Amino acid sequence: MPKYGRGSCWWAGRFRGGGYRLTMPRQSILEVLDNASKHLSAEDIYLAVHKIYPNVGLTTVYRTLDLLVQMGLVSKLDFGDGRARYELSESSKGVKQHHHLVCTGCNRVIDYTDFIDEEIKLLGRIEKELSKKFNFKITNHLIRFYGLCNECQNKK
Amino acid sequence: MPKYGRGSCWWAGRFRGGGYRLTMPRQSILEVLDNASKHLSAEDIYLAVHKIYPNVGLTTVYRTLDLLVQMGLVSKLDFGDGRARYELSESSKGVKQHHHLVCTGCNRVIDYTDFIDEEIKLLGRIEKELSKKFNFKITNHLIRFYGLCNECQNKK
DNA sequence: GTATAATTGAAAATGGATACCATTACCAAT
DNA sequence: ATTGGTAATGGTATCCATTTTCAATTATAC
Ligand SMILES: [Mn+2]
Ligand SMILES: [Mn+2]
Ligand SMILES: [Zn+2]
Ligand SMILES: [Zn+2]
Repeated sequence: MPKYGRGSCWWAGRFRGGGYRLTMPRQSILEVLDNASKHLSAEDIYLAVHKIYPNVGLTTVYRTLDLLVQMGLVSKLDFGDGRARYELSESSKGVKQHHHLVCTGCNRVIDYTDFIDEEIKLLGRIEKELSKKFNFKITNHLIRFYGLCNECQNKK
Repeated sequence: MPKYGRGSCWWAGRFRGGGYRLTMPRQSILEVLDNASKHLSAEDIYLAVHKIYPNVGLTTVYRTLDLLVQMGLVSKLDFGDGRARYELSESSKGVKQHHHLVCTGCNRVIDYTDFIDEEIKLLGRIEKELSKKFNFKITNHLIRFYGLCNECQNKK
């Protein structure tokens, strides 16, 4: 009998389609990400998975995250606090596209969706122009704001 | 007599004004940055300084870079290749403001100045709105493109 | 000069991420 | 059911950029 039951989630097809196995560690890592409201680090995910499946290793978490990023299901983010963070990519969930506001005081991260359309539109124009000018095949872009959140302004 | 002559460069005043000493390691690190055409890592800078002053340590390079960033003379950049990179900040030199195009194949980085005005204009509007909405004091922003450079497209 | 605090550099420590490798799980074909 | 090939796993060791520590040196104020 198979040790890992294959769930019937929206991502199951992506796995079989890609020739990957939807194992229990992978399944549970995706579930953690699916339920997350914050931007989780690999260790965050490891700890969460570990509560339910104590025999899942940190290495597997890293490897699975790499795979998920490569599959396009997950976005890897670096907010500058020394550890990578992960979230389900926008195309994955019906999640609205968003960008980030990062507090340099406490590392809090706020998702925002305002102006996204305008941002995307400008980025698209720039992309086209730069691709031509530098013969550069642009695959990705990044807009982000840094500053101090409400609480960190009043601190000190 | 002072061991370190204090240069009469444009940055000398910034040091005395801030209550910092313009020592030889600091002076030479700034000179390396001033002459750099690329985005240098701490080790790059260490090696360059080391050729002329072999007794300057890597620790001091890191510490000085932190100081320079804090003083606003230098920008610290993270292009995702596992090491921080540094450049004189735009306000420091008469350097035109620019953003970056990063090749995920070879880590080459291209400065571009196209559309900067439009970018800044949009960013300004967004900043104002987000500051209000989230009561977030925005101090900094980031626009960047990732992709494959000319050579990396033709490779493989 | 002497006092005082800032600055330095070598070595050790840190910590996130990765490499390694023996073991296990899965699956298709006997 | 058994087998053999391949994918996946998990613990450990390792990597490597950056920080910390601390004693020694240096710059500035007195
Ligand atoms: Mn987000
Ligand atoms: Mn640049
Ligand atoms: Zn904050
Ligand atoms: Zn390239």
